[in-house]
Amino acid sequence: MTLSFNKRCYKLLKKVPRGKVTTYGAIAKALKTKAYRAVGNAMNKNPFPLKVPCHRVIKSNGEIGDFSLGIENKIRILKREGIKIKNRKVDISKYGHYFQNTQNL
DNA sequence: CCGTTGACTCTTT
DNA sequence: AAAAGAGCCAACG
Repeated sequence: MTLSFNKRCYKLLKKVPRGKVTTYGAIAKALKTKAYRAVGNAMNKNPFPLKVPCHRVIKSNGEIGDFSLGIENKIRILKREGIKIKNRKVDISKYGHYFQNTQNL
């Protein structure tokens, strides 16, 4: 375990395919922790917001959440990736991504 | 080491 | 539906 907490977040995040989204809680769980908020912090400090798909991370209730470059921008990007957004919300049951084999990240 | 903060989440009003 | 409370944990000063 040499990677820092945020690096693990980014690495895991890169597994989310285009057109799909995940949640802070899902990432935390995949990392075997309950640090939902720490995940958010990691995203906030994300060095390259577009290189790492942090825009594909939303809240567990389907709301967009927040974004360092602005929520509107985040919504725009998601739409561009083919995700339909209804009234500031995403249908997770339709676009949600399930992580697998999160060991050894 | 302790207290605060935060792109969170779940439960209870 | 909307708000409030409690719980979680890494990072920072």
